[in-house]
Amino acid sequence: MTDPIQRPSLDVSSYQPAAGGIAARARAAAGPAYLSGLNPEQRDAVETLDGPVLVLAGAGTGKTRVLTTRIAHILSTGRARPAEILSVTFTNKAAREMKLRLGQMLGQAVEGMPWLGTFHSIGGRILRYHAELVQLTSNFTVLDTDDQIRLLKQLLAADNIDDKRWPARMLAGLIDGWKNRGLTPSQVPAGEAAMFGNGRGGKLYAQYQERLKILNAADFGDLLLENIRLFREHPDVLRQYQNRFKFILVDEYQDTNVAQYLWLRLLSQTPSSPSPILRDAALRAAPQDEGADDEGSASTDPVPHPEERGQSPRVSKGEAGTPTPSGPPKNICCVGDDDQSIYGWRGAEVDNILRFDHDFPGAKVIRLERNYRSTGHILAAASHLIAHNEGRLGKTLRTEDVDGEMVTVTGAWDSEEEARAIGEEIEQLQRQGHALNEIAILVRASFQMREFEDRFVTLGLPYRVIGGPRFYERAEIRDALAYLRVINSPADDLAFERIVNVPKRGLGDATVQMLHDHARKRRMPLFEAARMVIDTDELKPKARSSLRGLIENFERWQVQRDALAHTELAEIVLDESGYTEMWQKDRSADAAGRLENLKELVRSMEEFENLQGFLEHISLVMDRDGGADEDAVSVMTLHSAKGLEFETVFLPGWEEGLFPHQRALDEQGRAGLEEERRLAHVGITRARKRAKLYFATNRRIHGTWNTTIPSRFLDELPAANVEITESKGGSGWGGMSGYGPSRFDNVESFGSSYSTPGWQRAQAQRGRSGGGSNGGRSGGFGESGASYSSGSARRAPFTIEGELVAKSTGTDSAFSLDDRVFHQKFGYGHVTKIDGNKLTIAFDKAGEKKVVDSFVERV
DNA sequence: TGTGGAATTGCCCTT
DNA sequence: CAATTCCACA
Repeated sequence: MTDPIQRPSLDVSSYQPAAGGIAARARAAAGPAYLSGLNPEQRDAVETLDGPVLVLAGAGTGKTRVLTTRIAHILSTGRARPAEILSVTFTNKAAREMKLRLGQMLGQAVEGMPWLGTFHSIGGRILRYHAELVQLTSNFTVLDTDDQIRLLKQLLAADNIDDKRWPARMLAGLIDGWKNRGLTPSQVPAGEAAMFGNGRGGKLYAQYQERLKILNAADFGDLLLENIRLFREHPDVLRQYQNRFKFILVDEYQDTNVAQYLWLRLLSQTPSSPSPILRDAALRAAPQDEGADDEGSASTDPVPHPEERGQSPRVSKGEAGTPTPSGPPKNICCVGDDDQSIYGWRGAEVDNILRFDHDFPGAKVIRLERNYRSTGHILAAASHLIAHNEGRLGKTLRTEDVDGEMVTVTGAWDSEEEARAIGEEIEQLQRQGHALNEIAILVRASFQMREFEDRFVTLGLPYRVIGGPRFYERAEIRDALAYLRVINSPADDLAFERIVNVPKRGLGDATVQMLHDHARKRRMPLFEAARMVIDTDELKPKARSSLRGLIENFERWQVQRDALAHTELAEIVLDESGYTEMWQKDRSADAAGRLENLKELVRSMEEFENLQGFLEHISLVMDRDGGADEDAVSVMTLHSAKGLEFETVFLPGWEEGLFPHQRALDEQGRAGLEEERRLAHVGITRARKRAKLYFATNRRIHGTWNTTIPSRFLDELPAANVEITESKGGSGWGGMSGYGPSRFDNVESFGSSYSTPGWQRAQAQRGRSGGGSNGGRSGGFGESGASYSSGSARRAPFTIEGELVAKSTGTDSAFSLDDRVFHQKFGYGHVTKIDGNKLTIAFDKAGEKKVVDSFVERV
């Protein structure tokens, strides 16, 4: 395949408005200020307000800019008021970004964009307005995965299903999948429903939904699915929203799943269409339907299954299923890039974007192919890589930027050296004056992040982990929230159960079991049951008085709730419940951090009006935006990097089995591989100036060391744009520690091709040292006789002492030997060695580590 | 009922 | 190698 990259550096037609053609210039001159600086395609996407529009926006082509400018355009032309525009994104981050940019564009006038948000937050909001119609009340709780699992465990236990053989996690996964596909319990195909628990899967799903209603709770999937049900069962409500939203904008359309698609479809019908039933029929039209509305609908299967949608060559133009029987087509604008579809495993249907013009007849398709982000080499590498995928809509990204630095590929001995090498490169960039904010490390799997954290702590290099363990998922936060949830909604059994015995109150399993029985018998919440039980003698005196104390606490708090500010209430609750005390007494390493988190929680409550408002949002706002101000390296997964860009991007872990991930390959086959490849494409295109790829020869998986092969994606990069470099961090390997020469010693002899002896030899060495796992990829390497000396599977006992000495400041440390110290991450320990500002500390739990002194405090 | 140690299992990506 | 769960015992 030919190089898909063209770099029309001579084609100056429109990159800069000033150099544009006469017509373009005239328009630019005529239009309002916010339109200037757009290229013709972008401008087209902004100005085409009527009818459906699909914008295929490759990486770095100004997608967000188009979306926000389009909103600005709608508003300033008076076509709609802010509250009449529905604008959905996937992440809160994206929503926030749009609000920010819109604010900059329009002045301060963004206050009134109530319907700009994520699918889930908007779905949740609509659901709260009409909660009674779906058997909830407006203060319903949004359950997270943990609550979900616990609930399912209870159901499994009640049904005597062995949760060894049928784990609750698995059922949660199945239910999630069904909800992603828009399937209510009765719509799940019989075959699938039978897959779990000897045919009881479907029944369990139904039971689960019932329990949710009793608990006045919804899970994440419900925020959309129940919304769809609401719209289906109450056409008048639907019509209300159809009327309200004059314009719909969707970001990252390639990532929409079936439920989201259905939701959008419902909202994008014009309200004047005939009957709700017909509309529904149109909606569900599968290719064979030929317009016949089987509205009597044996209702087994009202929703087209994604499988069907995927396989059949569905687009026989003008066939049935076209929406909008009457009235003008809705003004819906979807923006996406099929090459950045990386959420297939979560139920996203690339198909949605591939068949947009079928769903929305007469759709105008606009391609944005001018990349304003990356240099020539980076774009060429990314494009060449993604060209290995089949079934793309096919875009050709172009840049007018210079070639810049080549993409680099670096091998490291193991993941630790990989981290060390990257750390070194970062420090070098830092010395050259590059901002750390412009540097990111993008990993495939989150467990890779630890290695970098450890290394950066040692170096004293500021970093921030983005999207790591979520703030609200931490045990202490969930505990604190559970207390507040019980106060807010005493029927929240899950929350109550979570904290009855936290901190320990002598209310163990036996007591809880008893409460459960009681509650079930009288069909009342646990809290109610507890209140009753303390007046009987069914409990031992000790447990009884303990439980009474708890209940009385809650009753008091419930009263105080109305009298006090919610932040104050939270402090009182954490204090009086003994929860804070519990952690204060705890001497383990992370106790201090947990207390800090609790403070942070209370602090974050200030932004909300009241307790109810806070609880509503906390479950949806997943990302904490921790101090983005200070200059720090960003560490995150490839998935959460989508939509971001950095000057320099490090991409470690390009090894078979990790990237592409083995499980993606096993479970999804070729589709999985292609999704992984898109992920690789996303990774490379995050970089503006430097993309640096790494692979390690040895990696620890599951605690055991494995020898790995470089990723096939490395082979798929265009040789002309890639440079193979030597690992710089390695005081360890290379000449120094008995491994013989580095594979990359002789870089020049490589020429620029991977088929050179050097490269093959490198591969061979790796393939040979046959650890366990590599499931043999095609061939070529491996057997040919590499002739390296032995012992390559063993790690050298090298140290990094020299490096540290060389860097240490030589100034006296504020610490002395044997000082007792505390470290945020590693906990307590004592100083065993001092070297300038670098300390060696023997931690009680974490073992011996080298740490910069500013990271610890004396205790 | 609470505790500590043994056993076990999972490390993909997330709204 | 983790964090989590299980299990025997106080």
